[in-house]
Amino acid sequence: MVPIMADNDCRATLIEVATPLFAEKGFNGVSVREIAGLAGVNVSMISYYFGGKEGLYGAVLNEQFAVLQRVAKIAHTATDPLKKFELYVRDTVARYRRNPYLLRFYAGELTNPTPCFATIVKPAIQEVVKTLQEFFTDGLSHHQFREGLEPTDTALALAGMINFYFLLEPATGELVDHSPERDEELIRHIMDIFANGVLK
Amino acid sequence: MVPIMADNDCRATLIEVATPLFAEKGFNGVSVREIAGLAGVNVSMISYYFGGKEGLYGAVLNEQFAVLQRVAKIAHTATDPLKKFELYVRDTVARYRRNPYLLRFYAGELTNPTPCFATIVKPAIQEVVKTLQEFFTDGLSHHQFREGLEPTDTALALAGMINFYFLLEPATGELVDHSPERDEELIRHIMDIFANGVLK
DNA sequence: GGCAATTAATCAAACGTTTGTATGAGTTAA
DNA sequence: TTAACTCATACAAACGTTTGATTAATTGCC
Repeated sequence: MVPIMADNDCRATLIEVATPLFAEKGFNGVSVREIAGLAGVNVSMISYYFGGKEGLYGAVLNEQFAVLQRVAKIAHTATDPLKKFELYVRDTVARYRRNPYLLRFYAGELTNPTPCFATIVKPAIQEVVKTLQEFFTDGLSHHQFREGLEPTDTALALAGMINFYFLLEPATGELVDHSPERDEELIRHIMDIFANGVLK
Repeated sequence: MVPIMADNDCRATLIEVATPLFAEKGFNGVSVREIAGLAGVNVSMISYYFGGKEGLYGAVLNEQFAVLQRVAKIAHTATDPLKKFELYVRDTVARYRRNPYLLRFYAGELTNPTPCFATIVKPAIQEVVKTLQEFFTDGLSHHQFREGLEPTDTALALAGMINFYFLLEPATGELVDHSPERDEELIRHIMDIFANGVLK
């Protein structure tokens, strides 16, 4: 009854193989035969373990977006509001480095939503935006940030700077050095603009 | 030989109908029968006028990305570097308002590229980034911006703020007012952060 | 402890649909 | 009469899912 370790091999392999395929070609761009073939198992295993192609996609997305829950915990690891924003940027970079497919699902669901968007993606995004928004109101009450800025707009502005940078990588690969060695400089740069702006 | 005006009706209708379908479901999420059915013409018309489904998609994308060529012309309509950046943000907002599907193709091709990415999308994006980059080096030589900021990184940061705002609309619709009435405030807000930062 | 009964896991094969494209006939206007 | 246009229809291939058989492991009972 209790499955031994090897029993989960098929299920785990399917998720592992399906992740890069779904990320790079989208839900409709991959066939169940392509996934099963690359995983070295029979097509029927997808229906057996996940109830169908959509079920497998949902399992992949659940795994991918689970890491976003860590953003809310930043509030407990830092006190300085600006430092919290920097931790968010730093975590985001590290997240995309550790998981190269997350941003594809992120942007893919925003542009061509599947049923998973409402259940998985949208709640995860709203959580992050709300958290960043709280960072700013926190900084406002500490008189660290100047008045007149909308907390949500400001949160989206910072999130946009770092996320768009990675989203544009396929198009700007020759214009900008996207290697991890430059990450520290990128973080410092974005935080510098966010904190001080470009004017003298 | 020369087609009369009515002859283009079929071809034009196909592009018109296919645009929102491709934008919302992606290339693989739409069938030629769905397009032809909604256009009220026969399926074979797609192969007849565009050589196939991919040809129709390419025609749609060409039309969508043609508007991006206007960004380079900003340099001639303003002298102040910061004003050029503001014009870019303003034009971008107006572009997305006038054409609600552009951003979907934009992000869709970045995440799940088709053969059109290399020929249409990537060159268009690189043009915009290079133009913004020149705006910044221009401002640097005029001693308007402070030293130590990378032109390309700075260009991507501003582009990220405005583009990501619209990209996230499906997820943040309840958190932020995305109505056109607030556009002016949004532009002012983003330019304010970009120019001065959030610190006191 | 050993043997039948049961359950879970996996497979090859086939299912009915839908896919994109091609064909050939019919229509219209030059 | 010719050329451009549009149609209904057919086509082979690919799609996601289901089926029934086969194997291996687990359980219940003596």
